[in-house]
Amino acid sequence: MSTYNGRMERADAARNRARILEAAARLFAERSPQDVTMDDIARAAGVGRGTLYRRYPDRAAIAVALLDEHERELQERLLRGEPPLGPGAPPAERLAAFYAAMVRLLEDHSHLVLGSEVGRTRFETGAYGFWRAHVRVLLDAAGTPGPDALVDVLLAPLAPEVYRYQRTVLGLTPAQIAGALAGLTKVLGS
Amino acid sequence: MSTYNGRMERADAARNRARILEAAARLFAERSPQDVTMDDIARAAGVGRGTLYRRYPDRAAIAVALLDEHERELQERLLRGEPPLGPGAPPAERLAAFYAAMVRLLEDHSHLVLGSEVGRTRFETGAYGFWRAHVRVLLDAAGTPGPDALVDVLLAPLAPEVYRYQRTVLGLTPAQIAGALAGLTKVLGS
DNA sequence: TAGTGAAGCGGACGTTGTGTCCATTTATCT
DNA sequence: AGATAAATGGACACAACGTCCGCTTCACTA
Repeated sequence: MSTYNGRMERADAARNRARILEAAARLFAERSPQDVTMDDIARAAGVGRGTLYRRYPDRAAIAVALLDEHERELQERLLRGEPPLGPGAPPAERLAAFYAAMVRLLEDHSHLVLGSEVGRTRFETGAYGFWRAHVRVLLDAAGTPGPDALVDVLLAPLAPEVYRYQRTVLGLTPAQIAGALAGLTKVLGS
Repeated sequence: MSTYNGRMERADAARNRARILEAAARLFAERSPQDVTMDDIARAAGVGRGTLYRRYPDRAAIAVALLDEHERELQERLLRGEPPLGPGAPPAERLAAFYAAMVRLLEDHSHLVLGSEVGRTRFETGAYGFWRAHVRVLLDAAGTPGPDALVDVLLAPLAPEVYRYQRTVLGLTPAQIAGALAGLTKVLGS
């Protein structure tokens, strides 16, 4: 940290990045993400417009950065964690565990996810690709026919808009939603 | 048509409505709906901005108007048509038929649906409420536990973004997608 | 510790799309 | 034809976007 060798981030840059992330997290938490403008974030962070755009081209990029560590942690557990989330359990049980973990993640960070994944951009994030690969592996392991089309069908209910609607408008509990998702594991039976 | 008694639409109004709908349909078909501005539609229809906004407050309203007759027709068939789409068949078969019909509708009009249902606004349209009620009835008939949460889970894969992604990016066929959806009917077994 | 090159900063600016407002036009009724 | 109210359309004010560039701050160096 004491020496600067050309690949490290400059001190003022690091400070501003922290400010931006902190301010964005606060704003995303307190109101609907699509009502938070880039201007708002820049002002709340105490940086200029240009500084903000230098790092994050849009709201989605900021939300992705905020989500990053949570997603990484879940991805890590999926790959190398204990069963049933990690390898070792039967595909149907692993899928159910995955659903439960995703409900947890949506519950804790749905405002962030909503900020990052608006409609079709959802499919373009790296995270979606990861969830997709994971479910695809489970389908293959279960020998389910026609896995290509089924993958996205099984992931669709995890769209943040859907979760948000179920929680907020319908007043369902996370447990109820997780229960319904667990029911989807029946389709794995070949 | 020859007499005007205060509840009929004025002739110029009717003419402009037709122009707007026609122009909007053309524009939605030829490029991505979110790239079509209200200005574009007004200009293409040969009407002024104010005229357009008088009737349709936003793009979604126009797309809904365009979709209306197609949706109505399907709704009619669900309520009073022949089985398995209409009443009479077992719930699982009716659900599969519903999925097949929705795939057809998405295939024919996905650009319109994309124009009308952007993210969370999807749940606010009258059509979504109808699909929801229909699936809910099927779940009740099948005696599936926890139907409240399951309804939206089963409808989620029909989100236009998902269908578009499967068709365009993944290159799947409508038949493949319909097949995967048909697999979801397994969850109906109580 | 003063000098130097470059990375980083920030706010002014031009652009685009939105939604409203109201003077003018136009259709229908009498 | 004249009266009246609905309908029109473009000008306007506004909000957010994304870029550009002169100035500042940092980290290295001698």
